[in-house]
Amino acid sequence: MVSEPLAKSYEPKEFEQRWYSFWESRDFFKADAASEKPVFSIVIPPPNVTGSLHMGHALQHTLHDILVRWKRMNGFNTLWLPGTDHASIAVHYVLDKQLEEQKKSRFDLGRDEFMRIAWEWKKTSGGTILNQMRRMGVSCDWSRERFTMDEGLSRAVTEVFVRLYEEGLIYRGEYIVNWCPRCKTAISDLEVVYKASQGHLWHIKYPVIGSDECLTVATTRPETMLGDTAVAVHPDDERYTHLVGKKVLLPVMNREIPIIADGFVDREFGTGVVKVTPAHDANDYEAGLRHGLEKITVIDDAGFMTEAAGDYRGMDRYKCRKLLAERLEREGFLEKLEDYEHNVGQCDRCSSVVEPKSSIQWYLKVATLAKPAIEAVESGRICFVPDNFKKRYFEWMYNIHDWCISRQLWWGHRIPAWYCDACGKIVVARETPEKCPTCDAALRAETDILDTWFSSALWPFSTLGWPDDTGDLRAFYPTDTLITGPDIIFFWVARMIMMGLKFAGEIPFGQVHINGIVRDAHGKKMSKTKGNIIEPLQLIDEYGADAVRFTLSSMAVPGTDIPFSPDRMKGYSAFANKVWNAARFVLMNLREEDDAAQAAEVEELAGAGRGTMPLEDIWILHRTNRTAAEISEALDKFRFHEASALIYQFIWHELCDWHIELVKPVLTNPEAAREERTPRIKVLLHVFDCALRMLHPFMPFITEEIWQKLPHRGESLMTQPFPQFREAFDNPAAAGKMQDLMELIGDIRSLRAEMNIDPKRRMDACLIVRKEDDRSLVEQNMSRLLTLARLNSVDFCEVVAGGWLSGVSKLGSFGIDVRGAIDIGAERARLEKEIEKLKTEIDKVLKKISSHEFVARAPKEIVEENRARYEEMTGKYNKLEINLKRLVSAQSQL
RNA sequence: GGGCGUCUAGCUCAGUUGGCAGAGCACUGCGAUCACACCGCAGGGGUCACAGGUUCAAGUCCUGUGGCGCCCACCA
Repeated sequence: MVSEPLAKSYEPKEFEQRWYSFWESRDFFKADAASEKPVFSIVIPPPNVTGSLHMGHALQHTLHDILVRWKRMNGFNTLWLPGTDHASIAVHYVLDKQLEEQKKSRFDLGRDEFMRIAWEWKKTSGGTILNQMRRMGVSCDWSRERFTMDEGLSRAVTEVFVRLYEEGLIYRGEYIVNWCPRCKTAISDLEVVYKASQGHLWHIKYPVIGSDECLTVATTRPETMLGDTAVAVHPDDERYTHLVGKKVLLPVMNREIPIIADGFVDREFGTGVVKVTPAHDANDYEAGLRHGLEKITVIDDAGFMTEAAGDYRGMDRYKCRKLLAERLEREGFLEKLEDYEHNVGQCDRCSSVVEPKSSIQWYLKVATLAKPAIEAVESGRICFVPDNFKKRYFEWMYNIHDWCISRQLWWGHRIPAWYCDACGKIVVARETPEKCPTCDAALRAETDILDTWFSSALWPFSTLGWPDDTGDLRAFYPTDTLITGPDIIFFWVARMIMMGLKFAGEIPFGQVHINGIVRDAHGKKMSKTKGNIIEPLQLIDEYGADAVRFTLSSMAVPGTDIPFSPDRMKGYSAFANKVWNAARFVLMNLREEDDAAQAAEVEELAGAGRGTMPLEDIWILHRTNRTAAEISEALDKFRFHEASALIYQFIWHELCDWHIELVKPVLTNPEAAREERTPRIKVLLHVFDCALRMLHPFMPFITEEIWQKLPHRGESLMTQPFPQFREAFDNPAAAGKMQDLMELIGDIRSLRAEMNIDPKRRMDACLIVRKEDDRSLVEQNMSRLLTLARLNSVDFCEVVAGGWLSGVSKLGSFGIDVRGAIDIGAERARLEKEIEKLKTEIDKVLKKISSHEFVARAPKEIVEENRARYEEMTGKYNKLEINLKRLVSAQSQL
């Protein structure tokens, strides 16, 4: 059969979308819970519904898809489950901004109206990122798409919450939380990012009552002094022991507050005296509990001063700081003001400065859950790639703190708790209770929702139907591999392990592959302010998804960041073009009689017909076979960059540069006899088919487009088996001979190029072979040698004729007849340079092998290897010397 | 303050048990008859951050120094 030829130029836009629809419509991405095949399952790290595709996603989706497609081709029942995360705080942030434009806040709308808008918004723009993923070619099972606020997943959230509460692992209490005054919610420790910032240290004098002494405290947040209810010193600090128990007069507020002694004070820092503000500092809060101090909240939920702040009520916290500091100075309470660099906590989402604030929140005692999660990694049931990320995991897990899980937001899972205002009972239940179980009074529902990461923690099993015992859960849990970024090891990975072990009874995944962060070409983090953001969709428009995928995968060294360079991008786009054109060559040279059956016959051919098969065919079959094994090995270890380099190197520099060039004379010759041509095209078709299969996980679109034009059986390349290593194709001896031949061709080409011989000029050559075997090797492959080295003839001889250019290759010395037109000076310089280079190499090896210690202590193979190398190099050296001598004598005869 | 990582060609980076220093891009020379100029052939380019040590042998292992990056904690 003869297919439609491929378009003259590679235009990925012409076919990428078409093949995606084809695969999707044929259900090729769909997993089968009832299948007998071995299972490979992955759940996607669900992107935020608010999101649009960025380079980080592009990287992760590429790596996921490579693994999934590869496993699918290896006969696995493969599930890649897609979906999105409701991302409560992120959605709030986006909607808040929209409301701000209308000069409104969510509180103006009310909860119900806000939720209506949020759902509406999710419906219209929540699918954006999923469609962008499709453009990348991801082979997700869309029939199993999930959203964290789906009915089923919400049920899982409630179930988990209720069980944890019943076990006493979830509790409600008043503590200091990180409060974001812009988002107007508590956030967890993880959501606070500390930034070094240049601030001040105010030293403020608090007069001791009944004494003319003053205690000086140092603070970075003077406005909180309005809420001070004590000052503290260390119990053993002799400077102050006489004052403990006395009182100071709090400046401005003119409130008498006690001087207490507490071990939490660091004597070395500042004056050794600390102001204590239990409502606005975690340490002070604890001290307050120990000493029975009052909590006075002076900053409200929005970051404004409260009634309790006296003259400063209603004022923004920073304005208050400024005015208060001025007043302290004016009134003589400010001892000094220092510049001071310290870390300021900011809200992860909106970068507002976080305010530590006392409030009642829901907490999860994570330490209990952490134990088995630590054990799972320690025992190796879960491994990290690269391995050292588990250190980071352990460090966090060993020092884990209770997790504040409640948020004062609306978009998310509402905490399933109800309060009885009559008797104080708290009811936590799966279904809405009608009335208070103890006093029959009406109940008031909790308004707080859960931290988004609470539902994300359940993702690997909630998406498969838990808490029901579903076929999907049985078939696909635990999942195999998690691929994600280093930034969410604590947020997500650690919590999934804890929840998976606790509720699904098993680890959620076996391996955690941590990928790097995609940066700009110079290793700088991409950011809007720097203006160095690269949009993956733009790249796809320009270069096609395949080239983008290949670029990312070729740079994906486990655990290291990726400096994304447009140059590399162009390079891999050129690779796609190369593949395209190689395919065009194959297709152009097909004949009617070439059909799908032929490719399949190659295996017999390789086994039985090896004797008659041309060397380059044996070689390329050997190399194809080895490459397949090496790619599999690399992918097995998540070495995507290595796998990419292998297929790239194979296709470009072995298949295209050598094999196709070697078979070209036969295939392009219309006169070629059928019996000569047919075996060659069989091998080429087979090898090309293998190459497409090996490349498919990396570049799914172009490989499918090409494969469909080649003679084939089956519906789609993506459902074909990945090439496996076959003993029958392995032939290192023959491959070695081919390498020698290639080296000879290379050496002749080098010599010609160096001596500026017109590439078009065909010349006569001679060869002094090392041994008889080599002679027959060259004889049998004479036509290839003549073509690729651009020669007329090669004679076997004893010496290179005078006036010929001479060189040395592994197979022996050779000469090229330049008809006396040799530039003796240039040739002499060349030889001398080569000899010089070789000599330093020889000296190095000689030194090694003549060392007694080396011979005595190094392994035999290494010693032998070096001796052999020495032999080879000295052989070559001697030949070059002879050539040089002859040249010199020829020169002197002139 | 504690911990982790990194330093290799002009640039960006590979280099997995120690055993001949690599890739891509960039650069130089040559090459326009049909697979591909998004190409081919050939070539130049290295004190593997620095200083010690272990070893027959170190880019690779150990110790220290320095630059850069990240994580955790956070004392006002």
